[in-house]
Amino acid sequence: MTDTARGTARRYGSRPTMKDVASRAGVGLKTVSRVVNGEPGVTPDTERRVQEAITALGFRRNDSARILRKGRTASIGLVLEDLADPFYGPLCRAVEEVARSHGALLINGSSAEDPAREQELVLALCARRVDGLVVIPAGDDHRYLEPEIAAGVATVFVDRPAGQVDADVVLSDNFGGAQDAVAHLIAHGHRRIGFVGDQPRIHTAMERLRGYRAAMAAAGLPVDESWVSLGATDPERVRSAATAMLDGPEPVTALFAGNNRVTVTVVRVLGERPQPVALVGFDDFELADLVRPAITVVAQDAARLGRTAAGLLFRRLDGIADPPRRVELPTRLIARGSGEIPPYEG
Amino acid sequence: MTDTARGTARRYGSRPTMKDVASRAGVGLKTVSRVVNGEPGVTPDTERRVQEAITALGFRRNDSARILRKGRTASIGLVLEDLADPFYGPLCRAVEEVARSHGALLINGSSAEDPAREQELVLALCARRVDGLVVIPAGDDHRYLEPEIAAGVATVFVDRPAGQVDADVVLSDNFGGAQDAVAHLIAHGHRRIGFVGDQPRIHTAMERLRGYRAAMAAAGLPVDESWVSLGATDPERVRSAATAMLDGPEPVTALFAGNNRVTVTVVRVLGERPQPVALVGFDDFELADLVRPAITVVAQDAARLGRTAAGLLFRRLDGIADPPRRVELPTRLIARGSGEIPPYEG
DNA sequence: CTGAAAGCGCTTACAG
DNA sequence: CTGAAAGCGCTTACAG
Repeated sequence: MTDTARGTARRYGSRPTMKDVASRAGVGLKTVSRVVNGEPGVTPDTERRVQEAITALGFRRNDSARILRKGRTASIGLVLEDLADPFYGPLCRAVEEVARSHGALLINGSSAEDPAREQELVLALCARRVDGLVVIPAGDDHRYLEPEIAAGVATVFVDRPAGQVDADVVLSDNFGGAQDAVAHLIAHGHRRIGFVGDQPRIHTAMERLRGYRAAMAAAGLPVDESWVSLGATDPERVRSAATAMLDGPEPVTALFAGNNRVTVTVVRVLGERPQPVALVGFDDFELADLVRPAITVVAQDAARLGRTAAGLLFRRLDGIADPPRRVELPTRLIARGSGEIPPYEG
Repeated sequence: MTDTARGTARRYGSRPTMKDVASRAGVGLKTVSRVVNGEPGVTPDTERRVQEAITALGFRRNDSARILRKGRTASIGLVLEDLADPFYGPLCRAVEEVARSHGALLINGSSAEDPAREQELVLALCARRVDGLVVIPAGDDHRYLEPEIAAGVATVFVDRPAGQVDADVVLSDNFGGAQDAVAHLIAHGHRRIGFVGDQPRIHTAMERLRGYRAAMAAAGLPVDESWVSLGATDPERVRSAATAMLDGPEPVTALFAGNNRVTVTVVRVLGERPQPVALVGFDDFELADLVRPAITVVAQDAARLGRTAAGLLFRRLDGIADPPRRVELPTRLIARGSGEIPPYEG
């Protein structure tokens, strides 16, 4: 004989509170709080009565209220470029796992590579009082975060450095990875190598370009500026950039693709051409080994980037306040075939 | 001459409140609230003084407190299987975009295909009082959600139906898609077709199996039970299952792969075999057109699944209370080569 | 145009 | 073992 409905019916959408549970169980508010939070000092009989009231009313503690009182929200924010980009999936999941192991929830959002949207998202997360932030920056000026960081919002930047603000940052060795990629092509006999990269305002794009130039210079090779193209990574742009390099007056015999999206389009372009062209891509991706030729890549460990960043974040949340760190993770060249194609001299 | 530090210094980690702003600006609390929320009825001069105090103190409204008072949290929860799975990236992003267009944030987490973890996550989100939930269920009994749904938490299930609970659900036409895939193989002359699917407790796996059997039956073809294998989708299991079908006493000449992860492993297995074997995979994936042979697939529209589910959710949040809906989205067979290989009769 | 009081649903600090 | 009071930082409902 339950009597859930007797006098305690509540309007749809409103939920029972500890006060409701207390009055139903005939105890004080604090006793309910003790039972809900498993604190000691409640007789078995009282506890049972409270539990019954909780079940009958369908009570669930309102963590928003709890958070307001306790200070820490046990949630962290993650702002990345695009949740749908396969590069960020493992990174996001890694951050989630670390958060979970610390009992925290993850709130995330995509900046869509738009600095204004990044700022809007970050500040919305700060207003929700997340304990900390992991940010893959779209913009290059993060001074808007200064009051938040000063107020104690732990912040770690990943994949790209922060702009104008001093904070922990976790990066891949973009320069070294690019150098390795281009040196690999040079070692296989190439002298005219093209670079198709992301937009110049993106830090990783510039670092990879720097690595490309360094490797060429180290081998004493000149770089014709028509071999370098930075810009949006949509298929149309990449296709025309690659085609121009392959068909230009000084045609390249090899291409270095600046990220996973560029690589995929370049693979399509090369598949349509009669002569073989060597290719190394930055970023590994599923099935790179199944395409023919299989794609040689410089792999970053996205999950490790996320894990490392989240680790630094919780270190800060544990109160460790040493100077901001800069962690650089190594990349790894994986030779699969496309990067070992010799120069084709028509 | 700012005087930020004069008497208003706060300990690290604590943030100024409206009360602090009010006393610094020499106005009442409610006036600060009016300025912060852009409400009318404040003289330009007062507003200016309040704005100055806000800037000097680095004030940012605490949305947790606001939420507690207002009721709605302007956040929705998304529980999926694995953020790192490329199938869920676009779905997640689509849900995010719809949430964003409604001014809501997204809190998400991975169930890792573990019903206990799914429940833990869902209830944690309910305790945070998300306005609504989009759930890709791992478990098959969601009665634990009944009190939450009764209390007004809008809930939409995606990709797989809810268990034991009446709620909106958005699915792909798994049965029809599987039927199309197998019928396609039959049309290309196959009579012995294998099916490698996901674990039998997963709804989509069973629906796709049902489609496989229906297509075989419709063509009057018998199904040898050694041609059907359901189980974990890790490479080892899939590899041995596929190999057994290909090397068995009644060897199959074509395979139907039950999802993207199975397909990828099957492609690897087939690449190592001397004789050609036809393949159709459920789920499209990047580069499916670049592998040789290119992979014929039954594609689902993951982004549309997410968009549709989030749309239904916000419809509920807008107060529309008609009976739960079941939406089934069509799949699309994309012939690329692997599914058009004729039977190889050794 | 402006602000003091009450309250959202909890926890903290105390007192019995 | 138990509970009444105060307070977290806002908004609501009212009064001037």
